[in-house]
Amino acid sequence: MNSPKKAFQDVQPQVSFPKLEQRILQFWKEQGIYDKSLQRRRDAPRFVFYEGPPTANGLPHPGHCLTRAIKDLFPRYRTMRGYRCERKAGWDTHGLPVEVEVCKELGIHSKAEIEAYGVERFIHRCLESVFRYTREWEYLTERIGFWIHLEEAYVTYHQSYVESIWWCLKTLFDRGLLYHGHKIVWWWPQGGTALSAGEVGQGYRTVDDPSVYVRMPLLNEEGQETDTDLLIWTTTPWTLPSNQFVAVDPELEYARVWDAQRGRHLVVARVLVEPLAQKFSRTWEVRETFPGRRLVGRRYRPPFDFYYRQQGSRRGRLRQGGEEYWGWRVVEADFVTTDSGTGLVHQAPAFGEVDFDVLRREQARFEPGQGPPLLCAVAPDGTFTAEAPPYQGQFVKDADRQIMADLKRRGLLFHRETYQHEYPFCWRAEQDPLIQYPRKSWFIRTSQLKELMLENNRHIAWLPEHIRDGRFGNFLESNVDWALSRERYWGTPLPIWQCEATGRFEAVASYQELLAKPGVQGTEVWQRAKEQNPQLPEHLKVHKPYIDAVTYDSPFQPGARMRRVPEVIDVWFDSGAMPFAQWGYPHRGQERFREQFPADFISEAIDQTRGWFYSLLAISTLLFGTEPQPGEQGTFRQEFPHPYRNCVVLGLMLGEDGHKMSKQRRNYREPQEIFDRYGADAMRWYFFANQAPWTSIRYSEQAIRDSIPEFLLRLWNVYNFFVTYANIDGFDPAARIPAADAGDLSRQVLAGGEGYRPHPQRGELDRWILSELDRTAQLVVQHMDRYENYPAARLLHQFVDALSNWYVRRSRSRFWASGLCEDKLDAYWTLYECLVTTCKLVAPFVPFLAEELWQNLARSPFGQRVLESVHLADYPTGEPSRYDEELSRRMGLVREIVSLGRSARTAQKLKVRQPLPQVEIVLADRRDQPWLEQHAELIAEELNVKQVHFARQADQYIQYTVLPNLPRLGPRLGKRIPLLKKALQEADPAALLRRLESEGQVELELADGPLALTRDDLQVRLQAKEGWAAAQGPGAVVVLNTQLTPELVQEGLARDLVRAIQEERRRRGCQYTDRIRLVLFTPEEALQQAAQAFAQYIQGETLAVELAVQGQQPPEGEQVGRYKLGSAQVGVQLEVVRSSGSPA
RNA sequence: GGGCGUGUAGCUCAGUUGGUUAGAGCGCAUCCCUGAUAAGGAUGAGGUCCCUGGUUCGAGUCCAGGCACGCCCA
Repeated sequence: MNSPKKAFQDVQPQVSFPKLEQRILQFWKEQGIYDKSLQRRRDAPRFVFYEGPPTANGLPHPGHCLTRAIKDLFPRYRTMRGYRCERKAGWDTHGLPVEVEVCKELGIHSKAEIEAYGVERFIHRCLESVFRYTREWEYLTERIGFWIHLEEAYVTYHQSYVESIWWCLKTLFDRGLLYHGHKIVWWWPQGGTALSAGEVGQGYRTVDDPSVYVRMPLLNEEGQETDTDLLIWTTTPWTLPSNQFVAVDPELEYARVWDAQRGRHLVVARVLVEPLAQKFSRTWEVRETFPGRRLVGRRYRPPFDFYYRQQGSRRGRLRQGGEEYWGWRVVEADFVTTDSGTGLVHQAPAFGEVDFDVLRREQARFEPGQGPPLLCAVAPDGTFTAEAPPYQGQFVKDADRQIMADLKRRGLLFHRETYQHEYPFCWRAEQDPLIQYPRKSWFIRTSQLKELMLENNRHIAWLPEHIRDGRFGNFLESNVDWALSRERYWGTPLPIWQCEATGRFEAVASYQELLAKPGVQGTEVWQRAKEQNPQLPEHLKVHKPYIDAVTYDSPFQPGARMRRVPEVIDVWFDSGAMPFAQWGYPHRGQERFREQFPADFISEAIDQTRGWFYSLLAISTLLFGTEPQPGEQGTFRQEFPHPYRNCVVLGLMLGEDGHKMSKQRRNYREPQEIFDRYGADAMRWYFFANQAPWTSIRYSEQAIRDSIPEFLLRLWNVYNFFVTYANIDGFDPAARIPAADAGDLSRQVLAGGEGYRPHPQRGELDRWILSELDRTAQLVVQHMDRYENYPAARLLHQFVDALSNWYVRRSRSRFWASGLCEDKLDAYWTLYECLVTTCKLVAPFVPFLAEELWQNLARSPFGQRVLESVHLADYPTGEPSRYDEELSRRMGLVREIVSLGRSARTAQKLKVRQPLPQVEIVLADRRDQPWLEQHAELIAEELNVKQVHFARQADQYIQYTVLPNLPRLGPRLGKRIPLLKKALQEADPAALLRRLESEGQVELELADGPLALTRDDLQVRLQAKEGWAAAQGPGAVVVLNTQLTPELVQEGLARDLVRAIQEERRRRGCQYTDRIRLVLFTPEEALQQAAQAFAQYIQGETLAVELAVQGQQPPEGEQVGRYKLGSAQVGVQLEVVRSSGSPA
C-alpha cells in the first residue's frame, strides 16, 4: 500500500475532554470567535436575550451552571440559525445581600451600629464587597462555554443605571403611581426596613412557635364581666397587648358551651366544639347555638389593660348617627375560617394586614377624628415600648414566654402548645424573624395595573406552559402594591426630594436635572470626598450619603429647601429595570434600547417567579403598557408581550441525594471538580438531554459522567473511526472542490467533491442514514425553535446511536475493501456528510466537542476555505423531501428481524461465530417481502447463517391471530368493536389471510350484519409454535434452522481461530495494515483441519501472507500467544513481514 | 388552609390526538465481538402505570374524589 497524504490529523483514541476543552477555550479567545459570530450576523434580524444579573458577592454554585448552560444554548442556536444575538452581561450590586455581607465582616448587625461606623465608610466597604467573587463568576461563565460580553456588563450601581431608574421612578411619580403610604409591611426589625413580597418569599423557614388559646370574658351592657368567655387562638402572643377587636363570621354557627372544669361558659365555632374539647381533654356541654352575627357588637375584656384602662370606655360619634365604643368588641369579617383556631379571631391591626383593614373599616364608620386609633406597643426595632411597661425593651419574640406566664398566672391562658409552621425570616440575616408592622413607606401602585399585567402575561410563551395561568398568573391575580422603599444605605437612592416647609414631594430624573435646580447646594460633599480619595469611582456621587447632601430651593414655598427622602429602593427594582437601564435609557442609549426591546428569550430558575420575572413584567407594564402621558420623556406604548416573549423556567437543582443542595450536607460536587474530571460538555449534555429543564434536576456526578459514554464518546468513536480509515485510504473531501470559499460545507459544496455521487445513486444503507440525518435536523429545528431542548437532544442522541450502531457497524467491511472503489467512496462521503452535519447540529449543545470535530473534519482538509469555527456555520435545517419514511420503516424491520434472530440464537445458546444453515422469516405483512429479499445478504451476515428464506407456508411453526386495527376501525365501528372481536376470534385466521391476499378484501358476518374489511383494517399477530428456535416480534417471526453439518462446525472453528489470531495481533501491537507470517500450534485435529480447510479465509482476515499449522503443543515463550478455544489449546505465533508506510 | 406541580421498572426519566405486547438510559444477569480495542454490541430478568370511582367498544393517557411527595404562598 502506498502512503497517501493525510487529509485529517490522526485522532488520539484516548481523548481527555477537559484538556480538549481547554484547547478550544484558548482557540476561541485568541481568534475572537464569539465576536466573529456576531460580526457574521451583523445585518441579520435580532434575537434578543436578557441576562438576569447575578450577585457577584456570593460564590456561584451548581444551580448557576444550569442557568448559564441554558442561557448559552438558545443564543448559540439562534446565532447559527441566522440571527444576531448580542449577549450583554450584568451584575446585581445593590441591596441587602451586600450590606449583610459587609456587616458580617465588620462584626456588626444593627442600623445603629452602621450609623456609628459611618455611612460613608460603610458604603465604601459595600462597593469593595460587590465584586469579591467576580473572578469565580467569570471563570465559571467562560469555562462552561457561556458566550457573553463580560467586559460590557451592565452594573446596577453605575451612575447611568441609577439615573435610568430615576427616570423611571419620576415617570411613575408624575403619573401618581408612586406614593407614600401608611401600611402594614413585612418588617425586618433588626435591619430597620420593610421587605418586598419577593424578599419575604425567600426567607420562609419551618419553626416551632407557641400556640396559645386565650379566653376573653364577654361584658354585659353595664361593662361588667359575664360568666361567658370568647376563646381565641394565636401563634403570636406578643400581639395580644395590642389587641383591638375579635372577629367572627356572621353566617357561621357558634356554640356556647359549659366547661365544668372552669365553671364558665366558652364561645367557639359549633363545628370546632368536639375537636377542641378533645384537644383540651375536656367534656363540653353545648348550651346554646347561634349565628356569629349575634355576637357582633358585644364587648369583651382584653387580656391586657395597657390601653384598655384608658380607652376601654371611650366612644365616638358615628357618621350615621349614634355612638360606638372604640374597640374591644366583636366585629364581623369574611376571612374567618374553621380550619384552625376557634372561629374567633384576635385582631391586632398593627401586626396584620387583614387586621389593619378591619381597623380601617371600623374607623370609616366614625365621624372624622372620632374613631379608634391604631394601637401599637412595639417600636420599629421590634422591642416593646413604654406603652407595655412590663415588657418594655424586650424583643417581641423573646417576650412571648413572659406574656404567656402572665396570662397563665391570671387564669386567662386556656391552653398552650407548640405549633410548627412556616414563618418568614430575613432572607439575608437568617436568624432574624420578620414581623408585620405599620410603617410609612413608598409604594408603587401596581395593583392598579393588575389587569394590564395579566393581559401582558397572557401573551408570554412560558415553558412550562402552566406557569402562565398557574404560579405566575395566580401571583399576579393577588397583586398588592409594591413596597418599594428600604430604610437602608447601599441601594439606588429614591429620587424624591421633599419640601421641608410644606412636606410636598418632587421626583428628579437625573443627576444633571438635579444640578440644574435653583439654588443647588451640597455637591461639595462629594467633591471633598473625591479629593480626599481620588480612587473613588464617579458613580458613587449618586449614592448615599453624597446624594443626601444635595438640596435645592423649594418650588412650593419661597425660602424653603428641598431635601431628599432618606430611603433607597428595593434591589429587585434594579434588576427589573434592566431592559432600559442597561443602556442608560432614556438619557443615553436610545437606539440600543429600541433594538433590544423586548427580549425574545430569558431563563431563570422558578424562584424568580416573584423575583425577576415579576419585576421585569411589572416595570415594563407600568412604563410601556399604556399610552404615554403628555410631556413624558422616553415612554411609548409597546404591544404585549414585553419585556420578554419566551421564558424558560428552570427547576430547582437538587443534590446527589435528591435533597436541596447544602454546603453542610456536602451533597454535591463543586462545578470546578466536574469541569476538571469530565468537562463542561458532559455537564451541559447532562442538563440538556436528561430531563425537561423545568423539572427538578438532580445534580449527580454519576449522571454527568454517564453522558460521556452515552453520547460524547459514542460520537467521538465514530469520528475516530472515520479519520482512521480516511487517512489510511487517503480520502480527501477537499481534493476536487474548486470553490475558494467552501463556507460551512453545505451539501451543495460537498457535491463538488471527488467521487461524490448524488444520494439517490448510493446504496440503501447510505440513503437510509442520510434520510435519518435530514429527518433529525428537521425535527431538532422544530423543537429548538420552540425552546424544547430536551426532545431535541434526545433526537440527536438517537441519531448518533443509529450512526454508530447501525450505519458504521454495517459499513465497516466497506471501509476494509482495498482501494477507493465507488462503493467505498460512497461510504466515505456519506459518513463524512453525517459527521460534518452532526457536528453543526450538536454545536449549540456541546460547543467544545463540536468545535474539535470541525477543526479536524473541516479545517484540516479545507484550511482557510471553510469557516474558522463551527459556531459561525448555518444550522442545518434538513429538507422534508429528503426524508424517506418508507425506507426508515423498512430499515426498522430489518433491524427487528436481526434482533429477533439474535434473540433466538441466545435462547438456544448458539454463539454468533457458529454459522447456521438457514433462517426462516415469517412476516406479519407479506407486502414487505420483495423488498426484504434484497437484504437477505445483510441479514445472513448479521445472523451468520448460510441462507435466508421467507416462508410462504409457515403453518408448521406459526400460529396466526388476526386482530382489528383499532386506530383505524375504532372511530368507524364504535360500539360494534366487541362484535368484530368476537367474529375474528371465531374465524380461521389462516383462511382469512389467504382470502385477503387473493381477493384484497374479505366480508365478515357480525352479529348485527356484514362488514367488509381490507388488509389495512386488520393486524396479524404471529406466534411461534413450541419446539423451534424462534423469536417473535410485532412485524415478524424468525425461526432458526439449527442443524449443524461438519462443514459448518469447521467454519465455526475457523472463525474462532481468526479471533484468536486478531487478539494476538493486538497483543503484539500490530498496525492495522501490517502483514504477518503465521504459525498455529494445536494437537487438536478438528482445529488443524479447520485451519487448513479455511486457510484462505483465515489469511485474508488476518493479513497473513503465510500460514503454517503445527500439530504439537504450543512451545513456551513470549513469542507464542496461547488461546483456549472450547476445550482445545491453540498457540499463535506471528511475525510482521513489513510495516505499512514503508516501501515494499 | 390555598395555589401549582409531580407520582410509570431497583435508580433517573420518556410516553404524541385515548387504540391492541407501556418504552429508554443506568444498574443487574447471561453472553457476544475483538480491524472503533483502556472501546463496542446483543439478549434477558424486572411494571397493580399511587388508590378509588366515572366516561368510553377501549384509559398510563380524559373527568371526579382521595393519598403521598415537592415547590410557592397564607
